[in-house]
Amino acid sequence: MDATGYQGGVWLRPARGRRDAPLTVDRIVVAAVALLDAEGPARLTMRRLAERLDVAPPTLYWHVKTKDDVLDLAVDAIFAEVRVPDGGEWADAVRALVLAWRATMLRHPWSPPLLGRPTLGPNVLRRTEFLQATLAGAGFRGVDLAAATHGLANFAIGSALTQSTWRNAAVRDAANAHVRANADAYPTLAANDHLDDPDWDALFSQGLDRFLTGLAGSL
Amino acid sequence: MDATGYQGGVWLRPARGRRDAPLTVDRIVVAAVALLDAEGPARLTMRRLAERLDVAPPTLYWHVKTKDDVLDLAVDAIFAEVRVPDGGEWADAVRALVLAWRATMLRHPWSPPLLGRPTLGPNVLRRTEFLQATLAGAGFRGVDLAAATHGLANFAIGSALTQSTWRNAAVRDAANAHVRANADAYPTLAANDHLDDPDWDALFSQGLDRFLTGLAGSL
DNA sequence: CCACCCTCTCGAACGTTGGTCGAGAACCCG
DNA sequence: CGGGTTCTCGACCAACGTTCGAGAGGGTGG
Repeated sequence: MDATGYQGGVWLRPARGRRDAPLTVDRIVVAAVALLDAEGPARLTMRRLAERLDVAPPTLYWHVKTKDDVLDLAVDAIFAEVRVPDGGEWADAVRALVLAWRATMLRHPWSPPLLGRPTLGPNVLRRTEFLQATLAGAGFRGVDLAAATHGLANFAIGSALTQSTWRNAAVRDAANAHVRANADAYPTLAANDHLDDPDWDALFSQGLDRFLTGLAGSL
Repeated sequence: MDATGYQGGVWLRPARGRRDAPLTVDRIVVAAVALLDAEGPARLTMRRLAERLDVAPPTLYWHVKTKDDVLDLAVDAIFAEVRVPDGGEWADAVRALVLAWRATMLRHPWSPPLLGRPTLGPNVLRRTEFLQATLAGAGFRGVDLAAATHGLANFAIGSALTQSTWRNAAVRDAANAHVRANADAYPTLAANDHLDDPDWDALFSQGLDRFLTGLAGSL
């Protein structure tokens, strides 16, 4: 007998064991990305993920070692969206890659903070390889090559990280109200509407151009 | 009677109520920063924090609303370390501020990922105000001003975020081994020792100079 | 056709976490 | 000395990541 209520007996209990569509790591990662996109990182729990896959929570642990593994896989998965340019002038190729890279992060705003963990997935590495190879083809060597590669990546990551925060209108409004209320302490920020819904894409594009110009000049 | 063991009775039980050194938000934040520095963000729990302050866990919640509040306060607290330059050429002042900003983040490697949440503390705002005011004084206006301010901040944040990951020797060695093992897929990365303990400070400094040069040229 | 093994799934449970509630101790003021 | 405010804590809660061992299902060799 069951003290917690009638469960339906053998007749209504769902079948155990194998399913028609077997669970795979890929299906887990796809579901995780969907969940992160829809509800944000705080709501991604192994239980909710299992629920979404119509599976009991412990089942996930046969395919995946820890929750962190799921996060790492999810981060790499989204970078498959970044189109790798082919051919063209080196500056144009770099520009296109960095813009696409940033756009993908903004499409999945939970991703930038996760770049604080090592990212060694095939999608990330392939695009990093392309970036460095393109710069090397343009003539960069040694420290200059490393500085250019890291600089471009860091610029995009930093931009995506801050923008994904301030893009939220409620957050932005509260911030602007606070700055304006303390206009005596922050006169320049208040006068220039520092955060007042700027055209983030244009700002990034402009900054990227400056960076690329600086790089080209140092060749 | 107590089934879990003798607790000491009234005689040995520690005194309740007020303490000599009363708990304050400041003391909580200082302890949180110390804990984060010493053991990393994963080990920062309200219980450990309370233990470090010699206080019962629920007590913290009278001074602070949530754990996220503690994190936000901790982030702002460390930026008090960033010295605000006074006087001098605008480019030198900006350079000094951005370098100090990045150095502080690297001294507290748990901080860059937390910048994914709104940062509106007085220390952060004051330094952002200084940066923007200095650039405005140099002649930047409108979109150019916004692009310069955000670009510099984003560059520093991105650099700190990625570097705080790859600075760990074990992580870096594993990453390099993996890249070299797949040298056919990542020939350029493998050939250039992409992550092989470069001089991160020099790389950042060089990138910052390029950026500042580009900015100066656009005035 | 059966016995076996490997692959995959899950019920039950553990220890820990962030957070709430209400009782009460200590202090301040009248 | 009495009453209200400020501060502290014991007991407790739901939810989390994760483990363990029991099994169900299909494939293979005898």
